[in-house]
Formats: sequence, C-alpha cells, structure tokens
Amino acid sequence: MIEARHLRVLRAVAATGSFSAAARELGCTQPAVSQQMKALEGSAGTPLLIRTGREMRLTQAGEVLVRHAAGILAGLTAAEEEVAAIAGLRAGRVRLVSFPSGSSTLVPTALAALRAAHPGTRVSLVEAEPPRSVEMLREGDCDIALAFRYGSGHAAGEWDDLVVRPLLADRLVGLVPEGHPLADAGSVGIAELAGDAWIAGCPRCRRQLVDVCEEAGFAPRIDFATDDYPAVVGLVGAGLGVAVLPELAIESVRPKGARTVAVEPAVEREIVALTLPDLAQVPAVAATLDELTRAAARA
Amino acid sequence: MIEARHLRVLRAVAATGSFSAAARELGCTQPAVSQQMKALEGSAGTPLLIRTGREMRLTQAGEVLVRHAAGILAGLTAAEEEVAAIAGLRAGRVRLVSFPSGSSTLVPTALAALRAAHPGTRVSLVEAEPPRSVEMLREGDCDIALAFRYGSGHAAGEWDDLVVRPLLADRLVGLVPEGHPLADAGSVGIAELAGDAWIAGCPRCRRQLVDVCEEAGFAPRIDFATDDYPAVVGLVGAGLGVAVLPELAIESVRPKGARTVAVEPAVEREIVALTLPDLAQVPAVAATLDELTRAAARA
DNA sequence: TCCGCATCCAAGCGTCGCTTATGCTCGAAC
DNA sequence: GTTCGAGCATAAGCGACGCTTGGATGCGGA
Repeated sequence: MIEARHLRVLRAVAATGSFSAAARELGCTQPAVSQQMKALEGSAGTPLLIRTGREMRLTQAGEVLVRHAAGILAGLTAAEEEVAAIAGLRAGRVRLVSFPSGSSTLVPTALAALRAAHPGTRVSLVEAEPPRSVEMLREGDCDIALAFRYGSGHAAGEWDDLVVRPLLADRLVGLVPEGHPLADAGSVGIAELAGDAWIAGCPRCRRQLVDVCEEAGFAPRIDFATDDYPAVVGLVGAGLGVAVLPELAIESVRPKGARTVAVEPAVEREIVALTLPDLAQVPAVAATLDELTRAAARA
Repeated sequence: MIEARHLRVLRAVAATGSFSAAARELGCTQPAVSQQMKALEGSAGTPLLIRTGREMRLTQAGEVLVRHAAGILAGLTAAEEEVAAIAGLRAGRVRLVSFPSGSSTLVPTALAALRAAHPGTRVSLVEAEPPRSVEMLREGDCDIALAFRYGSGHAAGEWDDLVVRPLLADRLVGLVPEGHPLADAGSVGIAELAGDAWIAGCPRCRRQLVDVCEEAGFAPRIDFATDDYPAVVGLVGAGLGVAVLPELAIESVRPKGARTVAVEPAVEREIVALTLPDLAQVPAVAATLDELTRAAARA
C-alpha cells in the first residue's frame, strides 16, 4: 500500500534533488525523509532513487511514481478543499422542511440572514406538515424539519431520538367576524363561542381545538375544516363562523372582515426545529438552526 | 491531511452501509473501522456519516469524499500496478552501453534470452568504449556498461564505487598472415614477432600491446592502428603485418588470409559488466546482468 | 590536506493504531 | 411484552511505527 504522505516526500525530493532540501521544504529532519524514502522503496519493491555521488536521480520506477503523484496529490488537496469549504460554510446545502405557516414567516427571515452571513450555503425548502416532515427527517430526505406541538396532547418521548431546538411559543388567537357580538371584546372565554359555527385548521390543530373545547365543556360545531389558513381567515371574514388559530398563521394574512380577540384560557403551540443528532454537527445545519433561532427571537 | 487508507475504508463503509460489513470486507475488526472513521471525520472537520437507527448514510461532505476517493484510489492502484510491472519485469527499460566486440557477441545472446524470459522489458543498446561508457554510467546516461580491463595495467580501485560483474576472460590470440613463417606454429612467443610490422587495436589495447612487448624486451613497430577489429583482421589478411587481439573480437569475423596462433605469455582481458550499486537492485537491470552472465558462461 | 555538506546509521522515545473485551441500543421474532 | 441477535461505541493493553538526536562516513571544493 503506497501512502500519499510518501508520494509527497518523493515529489519534494525529486523537485529539490536532495533529501536535506526536501526535509527543509517539508519542515522535518533529513533522517525522516531518508526513512520515508526507504519505506516507499520497500512498498514499491524496487529502488526509486539512485544516489550517485552528489546528485540524486530517479529510476524509471521513481519517475512513474512522481508522474502519478501529481494526480493523486492534486485529487487529495481538491477533496480537502471541497470538504473544508463545506466545513467552513463556504459551501454546503441544507434541505429544510417546514409547515406552511412557518415557511412564510420564520423561514424567510432566517434564510435571508443565512445568505448574508454565508453566501455559499444553499438551502432548499419543501413544505410538509408534521408528522410527515419528521418522517422525512428520519428517512434522510431532509436535514431540518420545522414542526410544532401543543403543550398538552403530544406523546412524551415522541422526539427523544432527535435534536429539538425550541424556536418560539405561538399563541392561539380567536378570530371572529366583524359585527360578531364579541368582536370588540379584548378577551373572550372559549366557552362564550360554544354556540358559534367553527372553522378548523389542519388536522392536528382541529384535534387541539376539540380538546380545548371539551375541557371548556362543549363540543364545537365545525362547519369547515381546511389547512389553508388564509382560507380560514377568509371564511371567518365572510361571517361563516369563528376560529382559533396560531398567531403566526395569520401574521402574513390581512384579516379582511374579521377581528382577532384573545381567548381564555390561553393556549400556545410550541414551534421547534428538529434534526438528527449527527446532522446537528454539520456546520451548514448548525448555522441554519442558529439563524432560525435568531429569527424566532426577533419575532 | 486526509489519508488514502481512510478513504478506502470510507468507500467500503459507503458501499456496504455498515461498519461491521466494511470491516469484514477489509479484513479487520469493527472497532478499527470505527476509529478510522472517527479520525477521518476529525481531519475533515465535519461529520461524514449519520448513524440513524440501523442504517448508515453519508452527509454531503461524506459524499464529496467518496466521490473524490474513486479517483484518488484509482490513481494509487494504477501507480502501484505500474511500479509492480517494473518490479516484476513485466515492464521496464534498460539502457546498455557496450564496446563494439561485446555488442556483436555477448549482447545479442543475452538480449535474446532476456526477451524470451521477460518480454516486457526493453533494452536499448549504444556502443562506446571505456572509459567513455563508464563516464556515461556515472552520469546517469545508461544503466549497464560493458567494459573490459587487462589483468595488469588498470588502476586499482578504478571501479570501486561500481558494481563489477565479471563475465568472462578473453584470451588474446595472435593473428599472422597466411604464409608467415609462424603461420602454422601452434604457439609463438611474443618476442618472435619483434621484427614484424604490427597492426594495433583500440587505444587501450594498443597500450596493452606495448606493455607486453616491452616486458618481452622489444618495442613493436606499429604501422596501423584502428579500433575496427574486422579492419585489423583484413589488414593482417592482406599481409600488412601481425596483430594480437581478443578472441572475442574475431569470433564474428571470418579471418580471410590470416591465421590465428596462440601467443606466449598468455594475456587475457577481463570482460565485465558495470552498473551503479542502486541500479543493481532494479529488477530489469539485475535480470539483464544475469542474462549477460549466462551468455558469457555459454561462450 | 582540510573543511563543509549530505547521507546513512543507531538509539531512544513518544505516539498511533490495532485487537480484545465489554456495554449499550435498536430492531425483529416469538 | 420479552428475548435474542446484530451493530456501534468505548476502554485497556500492546505492538509497531516514525520522528528526533547524536555520531560516523564519504564526497567534493578550497
């Protein structure tokens, strides 16, 4: 097995024509060079250098090795540089999966900051709801999954094998049509909306809604359910019902004909970024996580 | 510094998807693979593998390294094979320098045998007399020099720094024209030719002739001198004088009009093959030396 | 003939890398 | 639910490798 280290020394010897000069160039002692060349000749099975008096010449086999050394060492340094570029955030790719309301608020902010700090890193964004996004993460189809969970109702240990980076707590707010009796109330109890028609969000949010209402002593009459939050806002604005939905989800929606009210008891969902333990050590992934955290802090 | 050995292991891990399987393939233990991968990740500065449950996947940096590993390892094995071909006499080149009478007798026999035994080795042949041939050897312009020396008259230690492979002892024979009084003598003393005209050979042989004659008590009258031995034979055959010359030199010459006689005292020149100590270890050079020795033994 | 330069050689020592042995986790089968 | 097998990580021990230091040798130039 020829070692690349030996080829590097051989090249230096061939270039300088002397063991001592090669040692100076390589920053080691002359016996080290001498020993490495002896070792290389041993693994080559034939002499590579002929020491005739003062000068040092290559044998045919030595010339062959020096010729190959150029390509091999070039390949090695190219590999090192490419890896160093990834490690140093001058290159690299992160595959991010986010739920819809996250990808319209947190993600753009974080990616803009990431682009400014490390222009070489590329981020691809795909939208998926949990648990699909977590599944993708476990299967290696993405590097970071933005997900959310409600304080209650999520199985403990669900993400125990993952790195969970909390980003922010997203409060649920009520949304009622203008003209609704409670439209101008600063805060409403959830039970006060027991008689209204409801418009629910995504399946997990709908389940959460049902749980909260049940605790308040009633079962909501759900007339519509859609995971398209702008559509929810539109339905409420059209007077078709009331809704509770995450603050983040309506941040980028103009609530035309609808009014937001605080609801009691206060309910929050926790928005987190998930990744695999090993991926958290990857520089580009870590940097993206940091920018997501920073974007959440600014929100 | 990324080591080729690590890349080989990484490639095996990527191919098999498991440390244990890679260890089996590489013929070592699983902890060895584990440690090598940890070392490689250390020198790369970023994770290369993600261990998620059962399966093992590559990170982007890992993919980069595996991609480069193909070229680097291919280059290494190509270099190893080419050197092994030289070491194993399936390739290689020997530059041979010979004096003229050697190149017409010993050399063809040896090279034919070498070609038969190792068809891959190529030999180039150039003619030069010593000391020019020895000079070429020292300057790296050839690998083997065929030379000769007389038992007396050569400086001791002249070739002390060289490898001297004795090939054969070449006896000097006398050559007289047909019709010469001694043409039918089985053996003649050199002094009996004191009154004849002489035809000398190459400068060194001429010097040797003068020395021998001086010891016999006379100075030869040299009418012609040429290093072209067939010409010497021709001159003697034309009755222009007598000569002593190496047996080998006339072996391939038809002595037309001349007769060979043994001379007393017997004089021999020693034909040797010279090479540099390091070159003697080169397989193709060593094989050529061996074939020269064998050819000399058959002569 | 002396001196400088370069290589080789031997000894000492630190480090590296492999192996063996052990613990742990995960996934599958019963 | 429990057991079993496979695979990875870690620690200890040990052998070998490779570097450095110091000295000897040899060649070439002044």
